[in-house]
Amino acid sequence: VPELPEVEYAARTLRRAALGRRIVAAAAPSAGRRLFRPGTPAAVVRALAGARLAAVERRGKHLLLTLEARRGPLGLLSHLGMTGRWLARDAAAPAAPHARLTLRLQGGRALDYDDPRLFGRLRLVPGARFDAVPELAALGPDPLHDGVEAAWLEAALGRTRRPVKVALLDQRLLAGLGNIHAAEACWRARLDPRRRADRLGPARARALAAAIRASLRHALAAMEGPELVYVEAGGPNPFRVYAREGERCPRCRAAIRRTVQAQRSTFWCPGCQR
DNA sequence: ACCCGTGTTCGCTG
DNA sequence: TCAGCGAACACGGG
Repeated sequence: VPELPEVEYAARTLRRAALGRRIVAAAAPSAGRRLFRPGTPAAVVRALAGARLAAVERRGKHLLLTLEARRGPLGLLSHLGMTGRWLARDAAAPAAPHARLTLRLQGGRALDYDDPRLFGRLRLVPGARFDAVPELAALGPDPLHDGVEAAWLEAALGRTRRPVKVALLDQRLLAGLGNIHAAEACWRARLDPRRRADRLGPARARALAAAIRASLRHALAAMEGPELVYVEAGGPNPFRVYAREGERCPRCRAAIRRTVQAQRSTFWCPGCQR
């Protein structure tokens, strides 16, 4: 579920359902083996009960929740991994099938953190001191909050010899792109994803910076307005090249190809991406 | 059964 | 020293 747009969606879900509300009860439904992974303290459950959600922030693919607990401010850092989702429901409705954490809210609503594959993470941050969390400090700029400037991007990519699409997945470089939007951005920039990151040149860097913004903005646009529209895996494919191997490129009609880079599928058009 | 997967971390290698 | 690579994590869907 998780690239920048989906995490932004989760942030909005959390704000709409729970901002300013108190958590009446917290539980980790442990049906069968659906438990927290090692390293994730069940203490999360205890710490959250009674706290009030004061702020929800997104940095790259991380969600930063600030709570007012009895003992003062408390942070909850949430990363959705591959299949994590925050879902809001009526407290009386059944919990999500793979709910790892359920928060019952003041006012009759509830939140589920649902994650079948358990690649996601939940961590308490004492005092909500997010500045002291190393993995957050290591993140590159967030394309949505901080923008992506062409000259900066060219310089940043110039520090690695990896293929440009692989470099775009590096969260230390830029925080928020994942396998879909890295590929989509390359397509929008007419850029061969296999091109070495340090061999872009200013024109391609400029095109790529604009393409990153466009790709994310396009995905985010679906979430504007009163209805949050969620891009479901299994639903219609809203992307230009992602998961479209063999289909025709919407720009030049050549057949889209799939190649593997860094153990991930890359979809691209050999006709118009150079 | 087999393959694939919107992510990250860890350990090895050259 | 360190960039880069591949395995591993765990489960569901086609």
